Amino acid sequence: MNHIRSELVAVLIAVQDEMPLVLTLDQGRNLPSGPLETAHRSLQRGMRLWIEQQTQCHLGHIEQLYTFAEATGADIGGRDHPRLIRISYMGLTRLGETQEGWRGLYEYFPWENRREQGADQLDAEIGRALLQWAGRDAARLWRCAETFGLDGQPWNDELVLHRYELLWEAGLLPESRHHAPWLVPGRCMPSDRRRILATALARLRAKIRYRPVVFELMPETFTLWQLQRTVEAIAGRPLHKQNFRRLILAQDLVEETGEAETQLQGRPARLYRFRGTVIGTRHLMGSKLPIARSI
Amino acid sequence: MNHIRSELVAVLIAVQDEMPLVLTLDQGRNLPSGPLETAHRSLQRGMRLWIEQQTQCHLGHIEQLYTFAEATGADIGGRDHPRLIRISYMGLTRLGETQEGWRGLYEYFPWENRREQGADQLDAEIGRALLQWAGRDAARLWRCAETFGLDGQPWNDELVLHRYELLWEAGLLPESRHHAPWLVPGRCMPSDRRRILATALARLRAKIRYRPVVFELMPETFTLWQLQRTVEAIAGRPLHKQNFRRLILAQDLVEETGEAETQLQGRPARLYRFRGTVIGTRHLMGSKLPIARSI
DNA sequence: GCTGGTTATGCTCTCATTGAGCATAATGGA
DNA sequence: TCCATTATGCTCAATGAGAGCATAACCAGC
Repeated sequence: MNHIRSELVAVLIAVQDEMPLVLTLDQGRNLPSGPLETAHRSLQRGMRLWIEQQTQCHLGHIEQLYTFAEATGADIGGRDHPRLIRISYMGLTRLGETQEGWRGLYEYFPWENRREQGADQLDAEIGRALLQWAGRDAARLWRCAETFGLDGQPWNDELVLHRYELLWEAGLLPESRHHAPWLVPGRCMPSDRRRILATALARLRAKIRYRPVVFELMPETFTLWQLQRTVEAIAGRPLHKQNFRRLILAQDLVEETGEAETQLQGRPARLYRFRGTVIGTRHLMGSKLPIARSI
Repeated sequence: MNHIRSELVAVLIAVQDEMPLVLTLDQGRNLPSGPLETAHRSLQRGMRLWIEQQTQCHLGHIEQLYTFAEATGADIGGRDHPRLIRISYMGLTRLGETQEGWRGLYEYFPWENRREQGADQLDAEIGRALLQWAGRDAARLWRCAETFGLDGQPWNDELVLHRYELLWEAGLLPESRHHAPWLVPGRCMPSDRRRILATALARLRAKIRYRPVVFELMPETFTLWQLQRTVEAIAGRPLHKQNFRRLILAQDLVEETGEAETQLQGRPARLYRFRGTVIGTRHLMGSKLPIARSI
């Protein structure tokens, strides 16, 4: 027989003040997790109920990420059994009243946030360290260039996990097996939890392009500019404003509420609402969100 | 404590004679599976070794699909524990010498193979049955149209799982909870294994578009036409020949071997080989494969 | 050797999408 | 009233994808 403990791990993501946030425990060192007890018909459903019970958040989109096994187990009957299976999920939500435990996602991946100026400098430092690690190995050099957009290559925001793994291999992370002389800044998590985080961000960035899941992160009504800022927060880079509007409006994803939001300066912006919740279906399969190639 | 049995399930896929094949057991009614015993550092690695040991296939690309829980367990301590966790993987391979157990994938999903003429008729029958199920429910009608390309909507080959689930819900499959008067033809599998198959095909069709995994299904050298036929086999529909060539050649995915293959008729075709195996990296991240919108 | 059938390969044309920027509209404050 | 600021509308060029014509290179038969 083969007895194994199993655990659900949740990566809950919200966006506030143009920054993606993740729900953490233990001073940002851990992710919400629990034993796989209340599994209902499906894991998905069990996960949703469990999370909504634990945190008071209502979960919009929910998605299984990956299943990891930890082989820390001692030999049992001559075979190395994994002792713990971790099934990770990503969930999107709006920030409730309890702001406790939410941390900026980019605290864990500073290099993934390319919206501000400071990004360039960190980028250069990482590039230097990577090239040193790669040495003359052509495959390594090529990989560095592709994942980090070094050699004139374009930056691909979806390669979050690739970048994390590359940094890990290069010994540039505190959790790396062997350390390089210089380490990339960024908040850590024990075990492979930062890897799970990276998986979640990669998946979210990929998903946001071809399924309208951003709206799960938005309030009921919003301006197109707010929508764009939310997408930018997740994509980690700026988008072209006029083209963003064009793409959104061309797809009938949203409809005007008829009202407008007047901010401190400038012309008031029209308010919109997501049509997917109005129509029966939240998926709207044909529709893609922007971030074509951005800047 | 929480003791659970766990199982690995493998969906092994190969392509032969322009048809995708899947490795099955038990007269095509089952998929290779086994307890999660020999897990090494990672599940992935354990899976690969286990599969390669069981079947004599060398696995190219391998990918985790999904983790299911079966909640058939009786109450233990007042809580409904899932008893079995199934972690499913998809692997790509070339057909070895042992052809035993390989079945045509489209025997399980006849409606997904849209390369021949007969597809139209089956399509019409399914369409009729679906519309009957949908009745006047707008959300249902919309969903049917989107997933099966009914109302002038384009056919989206990646929606394999959506279509399977829709057919299931509509009571058109033998494994459905309630049966409609007419059932869609197609080979069955007990439990949720046909669903796992559908997941694999959906994933493969999606992946083949933006990562050069087709080459894992190809022999060492091949003509562009053979390559196209393999892609078509997986995508389930025909592609435009000249455009396929253009796309492949434009991306430096392949290089000429210098030789040509002369078939029975016509001008001999040049032989190519995949560059990814020559260069260190098998991923070639920037590169997309065809099937843009096809015919 | 020449001819027609057949398949491979090269090239063009058009249309849709995307990246980028200019121009105008509508607000508040000086 | 004028100006700074933001929202919105529109144009233009570059690129990529769908479709089809034209040519090349082989075979079999005469």
